[in-house]
Amino acid sequence: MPLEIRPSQALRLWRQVHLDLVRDGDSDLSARQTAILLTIYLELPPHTVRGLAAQLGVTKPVITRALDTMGKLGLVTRKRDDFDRRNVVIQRTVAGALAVERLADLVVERAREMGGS
Amino acid sequence: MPLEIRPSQALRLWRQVHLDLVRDGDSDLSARQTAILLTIYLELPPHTVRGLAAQLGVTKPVITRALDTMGKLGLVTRKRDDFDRRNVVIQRTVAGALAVERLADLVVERAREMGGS
DNA sequence: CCCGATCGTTACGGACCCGTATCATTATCC
DNA sequence: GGATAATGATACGGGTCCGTAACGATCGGG
Repeated sequence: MPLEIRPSQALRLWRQVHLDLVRDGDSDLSARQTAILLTIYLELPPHTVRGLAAQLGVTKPVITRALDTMGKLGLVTRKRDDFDRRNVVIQRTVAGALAVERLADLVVERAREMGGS
Repeated sequence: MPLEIRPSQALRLWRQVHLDLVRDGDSDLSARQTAILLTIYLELPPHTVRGLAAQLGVTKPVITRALDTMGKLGLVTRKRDDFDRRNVVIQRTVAGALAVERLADLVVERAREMGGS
């Protein structure tokens, strides 16, 4: 049972959620940061810099910088892997889980308001 | 008939579309720019810098800079209002309409792939 | 006319991000 | 043990964006 949505609905939903995000201002995440954050919170751990870079098709410094920024915001944490100390394991945080949950509720709520057309 | 979508579906859709946008790379628009672009293409003209700034809850220079960037990408055009030459009317372009249409198709397609959960 | 109000733009200092290249640390394999 | 590979972080030069403040252009009322 696929999720049926019309192009005009998709656009209005996309616009409304982005408007909310901009107006709230708290989540100043770029498209890349959003993709990284949701990957961390939706895909099965463990997550590494290299793995995320491969999934997104970007270079490793992009991931490192994004983790710096999101770490400052308290959305993720880094921890060295004790079994292979070259690796860094990205971990979820309570604040990050809350932010993701709020985004989900925002999309669901705005979708509910999308009328017929 | 509202659009029914579950939180987990919303998150997976949000992640997948952002992944596509990042991987394609062509549309390097921030959340603000996306909101501006969709407002121009979904809401009734005419659009002015002041009006967009009010709708998004941001300052005017933000709109001016976003229009500069999107203008360079060919997504919008500016034209002085002949009746009140202080105003600038933001106009749509073929390239912009195509980009918006492609975003809509992307969301629709990814939504269709969102299975049950 | 001229003065105030309104419009969009620009200037400035600071912050962030990018891609490439390089680095320090750690593991692996002979 | 020493050479090699792999991982994540950092340096650098260039670009974009931000918020505040100021600016030139234009309208409108007295």
